[in-house]
Amino acid sequence: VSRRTKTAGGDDGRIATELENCVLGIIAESQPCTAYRIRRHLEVSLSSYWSASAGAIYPLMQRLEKRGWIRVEEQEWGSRTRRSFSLTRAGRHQLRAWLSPPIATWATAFTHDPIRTRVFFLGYLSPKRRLDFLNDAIAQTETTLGEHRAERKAQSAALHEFDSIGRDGAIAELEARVRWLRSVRNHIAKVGRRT
Amino acid sequence: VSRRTKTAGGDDGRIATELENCVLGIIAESQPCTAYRIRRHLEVSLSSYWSASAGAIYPLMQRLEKRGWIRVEEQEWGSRTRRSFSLTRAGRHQLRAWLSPPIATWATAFTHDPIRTRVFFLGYLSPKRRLDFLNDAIAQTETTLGEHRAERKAQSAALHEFDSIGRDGAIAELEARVRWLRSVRNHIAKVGRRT
DNA sequence: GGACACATGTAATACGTTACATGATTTT
DNA sequence: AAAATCATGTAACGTATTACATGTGTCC
Repeated sequence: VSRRTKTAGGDDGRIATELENCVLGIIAESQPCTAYRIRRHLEVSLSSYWSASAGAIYPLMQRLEKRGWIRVEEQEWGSRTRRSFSLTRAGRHQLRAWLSPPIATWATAFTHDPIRTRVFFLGYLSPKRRLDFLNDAIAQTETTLGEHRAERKAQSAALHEFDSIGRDGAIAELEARVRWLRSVRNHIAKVGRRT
Repeated sequence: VSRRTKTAGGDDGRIATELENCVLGIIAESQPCTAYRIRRHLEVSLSSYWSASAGAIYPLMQRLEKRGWIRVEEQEWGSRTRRSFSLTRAGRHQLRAWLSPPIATWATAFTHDPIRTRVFFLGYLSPKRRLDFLNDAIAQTETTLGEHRAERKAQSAALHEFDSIGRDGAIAELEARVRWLRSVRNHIAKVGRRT
């Protein structure tokens, strides 16, 4: 499965990674903004998949600029330069392409869940250890769910509409995971004594 | 978020990637087996996240061997060598550590869903394009769900118990995604006229 | 004056991807 | 005899990760 979108590209036929497209989206929401702001945005977000380290973001901004998707406004800032980024027309086009049908098949075809990956190999463990795993997975997922729900209360749904919609999606998927894990626990508690 | 498990390690304090642990699991299920078999296993699996290219697997097997987690049995095979791998005691230990509480927090804290990532930026699109996106996402996810359900019918649940349990998890999460996307579509159809 | 948030970057590294290259065995 | 499957690998590449290094502005 390719981690890159095949759909669109820059002037040179370039394609973009998920993180690159995601950053374009973040810029679109709050331009002009600094690389630091983008890092914070990703860091704070509970449902972000990336660590958004400096080593990822600063080179990424340079790539986006080279492809003509963002424009830089430089301000003197002591001995340093503060750089604020905005989308160009080409950048808006790329972002729209990323969000436009047909959505890349690989993107719709899966959700990646590290717990699910592990469950595939539970047959290797003893019944007792299987239960230990499931109990821990359920408990930890519920902790995460608690955090998401607290955030939902704290944050106005009206203001950041699609932020809260996205967060609801994360909650829905985590809830589905818990229900599924519970049913697995139920199942192996019944049949477990055999193995 | 680190992509590596912090929990355990080899003799030299090494830690393993998700793919490495996953491969240990695959070997445990069907040892002895060749690197090629492992690639096929990952390739065929609908809920696998990795492409399992030769360039990923062959170096990975060498790493696992160097860490003492797998043992190789070599057979002459014309001008080439056929290599079959089995877990060592240390490999079994590593696999068990991966599957044992406490599960790494980062692993329980998220599910990664490329569609959800995109939904966060739907505010950037016009209401019409939002609907286009949602309709395509719903339709494509349902196609994927159809494939998973067909596989469920075709494959005996009794034989590969945790394979089918894992697949049910993928189905549960994709179903949750569809329900969520439908409610989003519903929501923006009502309120959409404003923006 | 110190802590903390704001801000910018580099260096070393490792991993997985795509693409390429080839040989052996079995099936049609 | 050809095609498909089984099998093994390398090369070039890009990207994200961890860790390091430093400077600015504000609040207490």
